[in-house]
Amino acid sequence: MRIDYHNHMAQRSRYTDEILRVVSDAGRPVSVDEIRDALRESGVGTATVYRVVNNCVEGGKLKKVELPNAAARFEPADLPHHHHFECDSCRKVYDVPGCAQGVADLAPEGFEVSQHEILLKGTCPECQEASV
Amino acid sequence: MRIDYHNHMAQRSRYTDEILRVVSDAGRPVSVDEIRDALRESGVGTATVYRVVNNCVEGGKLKKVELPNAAARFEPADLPHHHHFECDSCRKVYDVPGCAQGVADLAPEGFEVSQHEILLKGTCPECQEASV
DNA sequence: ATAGATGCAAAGAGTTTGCATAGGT
DNA sequence: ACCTATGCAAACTCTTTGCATCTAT
Repeated sequence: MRIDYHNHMAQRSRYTDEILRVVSDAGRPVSVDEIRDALRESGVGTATVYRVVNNCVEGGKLKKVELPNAAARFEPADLPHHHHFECDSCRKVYDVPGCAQGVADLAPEGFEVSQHEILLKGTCPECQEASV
Repeated sequence: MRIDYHNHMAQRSRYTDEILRVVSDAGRPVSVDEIRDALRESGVGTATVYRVVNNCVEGGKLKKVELPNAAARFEPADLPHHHHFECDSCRKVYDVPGCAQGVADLAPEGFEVSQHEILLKGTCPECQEASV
């Protein structure tokens, strides 16, 4: 009786715990590069970080935040529904709590909406400070 | 003065008019591949289509629609503010008229919002039909 | 002859994957 | 010994760019 037949690497990487901790501690969605940077002393390879985070997404521990023209970010899967802000200056992505009203209702008749994304862009507080 | 050897094309490509016509006629944002397909008889190269559409974006004739994990689409620049729907099945992108209320106000204190994007995902009418 | 537009191929960024090997049990 | 996670490099997609050539003055 094999329950996790296709879920090969599930929970088995030696890096999983530390990667989950990095993502959780970041307080904002982080990229594979940021994760790898945080773990640089371990010597972990990029491909492994990709494999681990993808595995965690499949396993319901992480959520992938996909953005136009930018590396995907990863965040804990258990956060309540929210959206994101991408800083045009430092490219960091921040959480935006809440949601706008009637978003899904925007779709014209006949379109079946299964999910929606709202992405705000502009300048984060730090980069506003830096430019003064 | 910055020297800008290549990719001038401040002038006009022999393909510009036809490309603008294809984008306009499509009625939805179209990708470079779709444009090239529509012009396949002309033998135009991919790089040239990219150069022409980028030029049109700079010239204010087209607007680039950037999506996560998908080729950019291009639409006429003079459309009123609207958003987009991406079909999970056929990957085509459709216009969604209007906007949700209070979108920019979602940002936490201190974040300066310059623009926002709303992307709906789901199944377009055609693909719903096809799956019945 | 000159300016610049075009096609092709290479490069680049982000991500996945094939393969040989390292490592844990 | 076995099984699989790992690192490296190759592959893949989308896009840009270097360069030689072609086109229209």
